[in-house]
This record gives sequence, structure tokens and C-alpha cells, in this order.
Amino acid sequence: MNSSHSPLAAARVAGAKRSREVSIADIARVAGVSHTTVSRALRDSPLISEETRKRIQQLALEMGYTPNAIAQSLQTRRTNTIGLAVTSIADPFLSEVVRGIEEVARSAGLSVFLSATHNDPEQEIAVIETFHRRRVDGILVASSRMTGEYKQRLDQIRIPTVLINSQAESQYELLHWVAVDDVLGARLAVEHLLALGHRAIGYVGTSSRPRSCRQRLEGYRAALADAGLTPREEWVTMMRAEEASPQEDVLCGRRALQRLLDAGVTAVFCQNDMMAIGLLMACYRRGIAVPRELSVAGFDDIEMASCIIPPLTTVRQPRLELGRLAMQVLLDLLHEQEGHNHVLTPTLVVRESTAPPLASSDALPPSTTTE
Amino acid sequence: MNSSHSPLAAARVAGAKRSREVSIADIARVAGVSHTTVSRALRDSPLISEETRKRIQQLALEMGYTPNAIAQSLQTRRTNTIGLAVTSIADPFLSEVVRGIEEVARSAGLSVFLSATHNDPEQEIAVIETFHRRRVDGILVASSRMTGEYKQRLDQIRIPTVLINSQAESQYELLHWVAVDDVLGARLAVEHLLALGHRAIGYVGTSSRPRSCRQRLEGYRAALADAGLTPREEWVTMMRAEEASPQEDVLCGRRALQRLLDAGVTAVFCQNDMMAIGLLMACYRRGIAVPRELSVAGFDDIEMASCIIPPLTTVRQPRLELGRLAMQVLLDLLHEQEGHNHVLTPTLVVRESTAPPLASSDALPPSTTTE
DNA sequence: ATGAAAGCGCTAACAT
DNA sequence: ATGTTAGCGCTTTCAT
Repeated sequence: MNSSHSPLAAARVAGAKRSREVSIADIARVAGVSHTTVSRALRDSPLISEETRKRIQQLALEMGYTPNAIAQSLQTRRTNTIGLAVTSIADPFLSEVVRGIEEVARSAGLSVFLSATHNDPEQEIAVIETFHRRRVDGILVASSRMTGEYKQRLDQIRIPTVLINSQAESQYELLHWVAVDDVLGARLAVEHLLALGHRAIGYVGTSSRPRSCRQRLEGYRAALADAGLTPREEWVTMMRAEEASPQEDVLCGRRALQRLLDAGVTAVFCQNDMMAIGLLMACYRRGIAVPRELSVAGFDDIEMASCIIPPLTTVRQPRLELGRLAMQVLLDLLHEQEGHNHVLTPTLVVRESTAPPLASSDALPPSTTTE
Repeated sequence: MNSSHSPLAAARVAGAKRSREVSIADIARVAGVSHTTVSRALRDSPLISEETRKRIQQLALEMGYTPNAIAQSLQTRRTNTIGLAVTSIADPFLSEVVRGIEEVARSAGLSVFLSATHNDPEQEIAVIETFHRRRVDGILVASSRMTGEYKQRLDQIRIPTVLINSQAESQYELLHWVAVDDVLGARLAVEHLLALGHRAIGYVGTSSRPRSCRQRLEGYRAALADAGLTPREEWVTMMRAEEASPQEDVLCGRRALQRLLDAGVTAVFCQNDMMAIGLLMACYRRGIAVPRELSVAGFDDIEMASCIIPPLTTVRQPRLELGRLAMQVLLDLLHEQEGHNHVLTPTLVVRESTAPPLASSDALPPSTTTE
């Protein structure tokens, strides 16, 4: 409140004219020592006497000194900064991953630059270019698409990098990845449906996320094959979508219902939860009871999955862990330790959107299939 | 593939031993000019002859030069960086806001530091302290809580700042805000319920978001008052919750049902969509039909609101716009223009979770109220 | 225990 | 049109 009459009061007023931040030189001047001494004192160097250290730290506090991280970075060649590239910020799957990343980054003293790539090749390379310019210490990429050029750039840049849910091999020891086993996840879901007694099981995927689509389809096929079944061509429905957004996914799920009904399936495994939710919505509109008339399973276990009616049976990806682990691997890389790639195991979460099929004997005469 | 025999090939190999990035000095050496010339050439200075400019830019490209933003920042005192502090990254309301922010920030050439504060005073000040150290050009805060100390710090720091959904007055011209009119939003929802014929209308709020709770409660009260009604004490149910997380909100909504039923309301206005979703889930469990037996309205219009069954009637906050506008105001501030505060107008989105009350004559004898 | 001096990679004022 | 020099704010030898 009342301005003290210490030497700094003057300094502060003088400096206030056009807000240049106080520097170690300013402190040095006031303290009557060299700026080197100030630097040392502030960093608790053992070279400094207890007394001057205290005095200087106190002075720094009073003068409202805040170290200039930019200058530090230029000198030390470390920015304590990482770049995080995501496909979309509003994606409910990614937001939890980002949370995990930011959490461990911050506890390690790193700040994170967040950028969205929107699944667009140009933006992708622009983003990593920016990260490079800013001299981030490491890069994390959570992107559904990972084209050759993108990976190549990451490889060239020579900044420690960890890919999330997107494998890659690199010639340098700087490109690593952490992923969830999609094939296994799909198997779990389909095996669950098989165990319930379903035989005609559909799959819905979207072209906007080709990699996960392919892998989950593979798991779906493998599970059916193990049960001695070969999916009929109509059971597998691929929806076209340019954008990889939650809204698009919901739409895909919605539009898929008719085709699945025509194909005569009694259960559907969806590439992700948003599509399953779209499917559920379409069922609601058509008066089709889930799970009584149609079982629906998703993938991801986003927050929403347990809030929906009926609560969705789905494959849980450990999203928070995925983010934390990716950041942890990057930390290892930054500490010159060897980085390890990881495959996380998804788990099945059975809720209420799946049930045994309507046995033809229970219900309607076999001839009256859903038309 | 095949290494060219240009002078740079040597430079690159030599430099590759321990990855020091190429600098303008390196380019100058190879080009046989001063580093100043290189600097100018790369920035398209009119002082440089067309010819050498081309030559140098070409050289820079070949040598794989990437400007060092840290060094530039130190010199120019501009980092082209902003800090974004959010309560929680995984909050579906905020993620859309963040998307809007990042979008306009990036198109203005700014990178954004993302940090979560978890509604914790200590983390809040730590976060802005970090932003300050990093010399961000501006700060954006989307935090449900805004204590005095927090605001005070922001005011001291003297970095252009814009608050999202959280008013504040500042003595400097650097602290601004952009917000949605909560009172009006609540009015819209409650007036809608009144228009449907409801008289006993409940409100559910949570202690974890006191500001918005207070304001929305105020709108609720005002709407009722305008209709000549005074809410009975039991109609207003405040749920205790420490954490301000989506999950907590859902839980609050779930747990509120019994109290609301006891209070005898026929419609409920919830502080936000997550609470409404929790309430819907509780109704589903108890076999209470929404909207036939109970109308439910939310606030925010998060993505999920339209995906839920039944689709939720709610008050739409223009989330994307909110983010974009906040960033736009910050941009104005950064360009030394005067910043303006904004109040955005929410709109009512009528979906299927609200309907006229079960007129006692239609249905059950008046004595048989919900027990 | 402290200071002088150099330098991180860049921009910009001041020569020429 | 190009070069010289001086910082930006800090850390880090190397002296003393």
C-alpha cells in the first residue's frame, strides 16, 4: 500500500515509465554487485556466500523480478517446452489424452504448445515447422492421419518425438510411439457379441480415420474367423467422411443404420463411440429397441459412453494413461535415456447396449425378419 | 539420396556431428557475406539487391536453415506467443472454446501455451507466473473460479489479458473480458418451461462453479418472479462438489433427482448440461419418463446435448465464437488498439427433454402425486 | 567468494 | 547495397 523508501521504490517508479521488466543487471546495480553474482545467487550457486545470496533473493523479490525464460533458453539451448500437435482439440477422445500430457509435462517443468492440424497435410507440416522454429525440446503428435511426408519431416527435424496411436519406424533413435492395440480391442468387442449368441455381426467404419478403421476391421474379421464365420460383404459398411470430427462420426453412425438393417445383422461393432452414439440415435428415431432388437458396441470409452441411454458397451482405451505415458517416454528421450515404444492393452466395458439376440423362437416367426 | 557436391554438403556433414542448428552466421560464411546481409535477405529487406536476396534464400533452403525464434524474441521483445489457462482441458464446454482460440491465434501467427489450473488457486498463480517468465505477449483465462488474488496477479503482471466468462474491472487498461449473459440464458430456459405450463420448476446448481450458479439462479428467480411466482425453498437444490469436473457434475445431477421429486417439481432447470445428463440418467434408472413425467432443461449446449436420448433442451452458449472473440480482443490489445469487453447473447435450443406438464386431469387423480 | 568477458542467434542503428 | 558494431538478458568460462 504505502510505498517503502527502499532504494527499489525509486527503481520501480523509474522503470515504470515504459514497462521494461527488471533484469539481473538492474538488481546488480541496486545491490552493488556484478550481474554474475546476481545470476548465481538466484540459482542458489554454492559459489555465493549465504549472506549475499539471501540479500539478493530478497531484493529480487522486492523489485518484482521475473526471470526471462527467453534469454535463459537462448543461452542454455533448452526451452523446456514441448509441442503438441493434435488432429482436433474438441475431440472427446483426444482431450483426455491432452490432459494426461499436460499434467506430466507441467509437473516436469515443461510448458506445452498446443496446435491443431485438422488432419490437413499442409497444416501438419506448418505446425511442426513452427515447433522447430520455436526450438521446442520435444514433440508429441496425436493425429489420426500420418502420411509419409509428415513422418519424414518429423524424422528430418531431429527433435525427440513421440507419436500417439500411430506406429512408425525411424532411422534415427528420436521417433517413438505409444499406441493402443486396435486389433485386440476389436476382437474383444466382437468376441463379446459372439458370446452373447450373435452370428450376423456388422461393422461400421469411416474413411476419415483409415488407420484405426483398418486395424479394427482386422480384429473384427479375426474374431469372426476364430468362430468359424466369414462376414458377408454387406455386414461391413464403410461410411465416407472427409472431416475427422465428432459430429461427422455421429452422422456416419446415423446414416449407417439402414444399410445395417438391410444387411440383416443383429449386432453392430462401431469403429468408435461417436459412431455408436449416432447409431443409437437413429435407432431411437426408428423405434428400434437397443439392445433388445439390436446390440451396439463402440470403441474408445469416451466420457459420453457411460452417460448415454442405454449406457454403451465399448472398448476402453486408457486415454489418460496414453497421454501420460507418451509424455513420459518423451521425458526419457529428453534426459538422453533410451526411449521405448509401448502398446497398451484395451479392455472391454460391458454396459447395457448389448444383449443376446432376439432368438427367432422367442419372438417373431422366423420369416418376419426386420424388413 | 546422392549427396550434392555443393559447398553446403560439407557444412551439413560437419554440423551433423552434434546437431547444432545452422544459423545466419553459417549461411553468411558460405555465401561470403556478412550475417547482417543474410538477416536482411531472409526478411525481404528492400536494402538487399534482388540477386543476392535470391541467392541467399536459396542457400538457406539448401542448408536447411530454420530461424531461431528464441533469438528473434530476445531481440524484438515479442514472442508471438500467448498463454491460455483453462480450468480443465477435458471439459467439453471449454474444449470448443479452446478450439476457437487456437484457430484465430494460429491464423495470426501466434502459438499458444496451454495450461490447466484445475480450479486450484496455487496452480492458477503458478501458471500465470510461468506465462510471465516465458514472456508471452498476452494471456487468456477460461477459469470457472476467479478469486481476488488471481485477478490481482493478472493485474500486476501487466500483460494484456482477456478473461472468458468471468467479468472483472481493472485499474489498468490491460484486463478485459468476454462473457455470455448467464442471467438472460437462465431466463430463457425458465420462461420456456413456464410457457409450457409448468409452475413448480426446480433448479439444480453446484457449489463447484459458484459464479455461474449464482447468476443462473438469479435468472431463474427473475423469470419466476415475472410470472408472479416465488420458488419454494425446496425447489432450489444446491449440490456440494469440490471438483469442477464433468464427472462430478453428472453425479450432482444424478443425486439431485430424489430431492427434486420430494420437492414436487414438474420441471427442472439445471446449471449445465452435464448435470442435466446426470438427471436424465437418474430418471432412466427410476423409470421416470422424460419429458412426459418430468421436463429437464440444461445450459451450455455441449456437443453431447444433441446426442443424448432424449435430445436435451438447453441454452446455447456460442462456445466457438466465445473463444474466437476472446482471442480477437486480445489481438486488438496486442496491436495497441483499445480492447472492448463483450457480452454474448445465449439462445434457447428446444429439443425433446421438455414438454407440458402432465395435467392432473389428463392422467392420475390429483391425490396420486409422484411419491 | 566475486567479477570481467565472452557468447547464445538474432535485429537494428550507424557507418560506408 | 553491404558491413561493423552494439545490444537483447542470461549463463558460463576464466581470472582474481
